[in-house]
Amino acid sequence: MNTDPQSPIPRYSQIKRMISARIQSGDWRPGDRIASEAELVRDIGVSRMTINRALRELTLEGQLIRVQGVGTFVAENKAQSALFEVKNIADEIRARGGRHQAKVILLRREAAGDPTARLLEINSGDEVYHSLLLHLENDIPVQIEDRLVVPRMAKDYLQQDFTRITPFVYLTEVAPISEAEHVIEAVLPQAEDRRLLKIAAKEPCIRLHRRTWSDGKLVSCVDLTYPGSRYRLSGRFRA
Amino acid sequence: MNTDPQSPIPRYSQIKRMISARIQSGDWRPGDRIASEAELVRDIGVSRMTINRALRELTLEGQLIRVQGVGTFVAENKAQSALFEVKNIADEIRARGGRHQAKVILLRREAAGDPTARLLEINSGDEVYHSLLLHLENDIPVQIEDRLVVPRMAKDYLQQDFTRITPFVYLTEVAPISEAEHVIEAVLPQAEDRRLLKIAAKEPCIRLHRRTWSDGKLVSCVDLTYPGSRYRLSGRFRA
DNA sequence: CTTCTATACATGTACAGACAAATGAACGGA
DNA sequence: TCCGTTCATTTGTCTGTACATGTATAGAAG
Repeated sequence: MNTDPQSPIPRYSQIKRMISARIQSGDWRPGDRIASEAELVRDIGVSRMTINRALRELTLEGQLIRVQGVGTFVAENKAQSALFEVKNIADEIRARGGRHQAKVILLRREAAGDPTARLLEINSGDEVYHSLLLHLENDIPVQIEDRLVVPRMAKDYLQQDFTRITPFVYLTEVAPISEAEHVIEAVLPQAEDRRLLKIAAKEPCIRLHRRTWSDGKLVSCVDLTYPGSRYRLSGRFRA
Repeated sequence: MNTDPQSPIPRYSQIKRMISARIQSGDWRPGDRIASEAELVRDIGVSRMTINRALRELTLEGQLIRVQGVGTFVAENKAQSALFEVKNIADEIRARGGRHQAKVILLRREAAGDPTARLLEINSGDEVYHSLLLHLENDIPVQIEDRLVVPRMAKDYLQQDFTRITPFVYLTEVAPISEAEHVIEAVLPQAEDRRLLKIAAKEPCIRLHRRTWSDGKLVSCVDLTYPGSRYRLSGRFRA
């Protein structure tokens, strides 16, 4: 275990990363019990308070579950479907027994215009990846996914087959989400969106604008447009 | 400072609440510098690690900003409507410098119909309290609040003056929120809602349904309708 | 076989002390 | 004046210890 006291990175942070890496890699699986604080103290050679802080923060971040008197366990992967968590529409549809299908309308590289550059926190003119997908549930359109991706965070984005793996799933694999920003608004869709979603001119839509970060770096910016008559966003949480 | 060692509530948590309360009440304003760790240690009489944990967690929660070598400051208010926390619209408006006003359109007891009873998890025919308010920001309508309340959770609901205290504030006082459920949809408002919000027929609105629980018991069910052109819901969180 | 109890173990919190790192202000010299 | 040094202050981290609290289990008691 590399927890060099001279390193500028605090030890508790190094321990967090080491545990997080084991979980991300699949080395430690959801439900597994990990070593106790006392064992980690012995193995790593730091004080228990340092171990405790690392484990406590990982618990706050949802990666671990701790039970007093029992031990520390790898948390189950969040079974999404909550508004307040970043979710994958394919899983949601399957969860309610539907058949998910995605059509790739557009998938290409572009040069960032000025507003796009500001949004993605890059320089104007830099290359960005752009995808436009239509998601269907039992052949009925339910979501337009219009996404911009920062190339350096997902180099092989354009080579993916998004009829098989959703952009969300691919991106979380190559750049796990550490932070997200959401904005929701109600809009009347433009002609192109109306055509894709097969809805009437006056039907209001929900537009969810989401930006996601991985390890402090912006990864992707996406607009999700839902037909108001066929879709709701919902979520439940504890205060 | 009441940090009785016998209390079941941890001291660091009590300290968090005390600081948080000072901020919420406006006693300490955004940008203010608060007492240093050393001063708090002296005033409260706990160890510095305990103070440090309280301040560190409040910083993670976004209430404080800490600068090494300088001090600890009250964070600026987020100038947006927080989607992922249950908040009070009056505070939101005041936080961005606006003037809040509420008009009570309706306030009465009713007998629960069948759908209402299911929603509130009570028996059909049971009494419910019903309020309908219009919230204005600088005299411009920004939200219709249509609320049902379970009487046994807030007995004096009908006696409140909701031009002075919002239903949200009153309810959180008598029944603190332990859990909340949200559903968001886009709708075209009915004539009555259009009249209240002073909007055109084709303007889409965001409707937020929220049910709140206190200590496992359902307290209230509310529909919040926002004019799409004037309002967005937004939020940011860490994964 | 069931139930209670003692025990070991794991996490949760709290403390006192120590050093590191960043900042800002006071001070002194060119 | 301008620049670098020194110093006090403040937060950031780490250690070692102590006790509290929750859980599971083995063994005793019934």
